[in-house]
Amino acid sequence: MSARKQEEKRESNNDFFQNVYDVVRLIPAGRATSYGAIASYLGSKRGARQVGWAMGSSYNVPNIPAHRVVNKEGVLTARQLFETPTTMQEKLEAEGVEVKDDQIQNWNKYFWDPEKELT
DNA sequence: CGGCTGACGAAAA
DNA sequence: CTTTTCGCCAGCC
Repeated sequence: MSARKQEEKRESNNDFFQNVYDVVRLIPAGRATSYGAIASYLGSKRGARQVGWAMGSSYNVPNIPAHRVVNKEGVLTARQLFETPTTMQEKLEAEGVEVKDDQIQNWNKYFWDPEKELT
């Protein structure tokens, strides 16, 4: 493997994580986005898994409103990873997001797309 | 070093 | 409609 390619990969990796955290921090209260939207915004359309994985590592990164990131259906798939299985929902509801049965109601209305909102 | 896994998602069958 | 497959890629065994 060439040094150049390796460097590209290193940059990409570093950047990806930093960008994920950065974008997540930009999500306004009362709104939420999806892993896929973030991945797409970062250029890895099929890298939604890595976004989720990156978020999973965000427990040691401050100021990460992880509760505002759900899957593309508005389902709180990550609630198990919070302090309690209801923490995620409670935080969202506290911000004015309607959540029922682990799913955000009016998802289309609360959905925050970085590609559109950040221009 | 090789294989498996996973806060996902879109396309194919 | 449901199920399967593949892409993504860092970390763990």
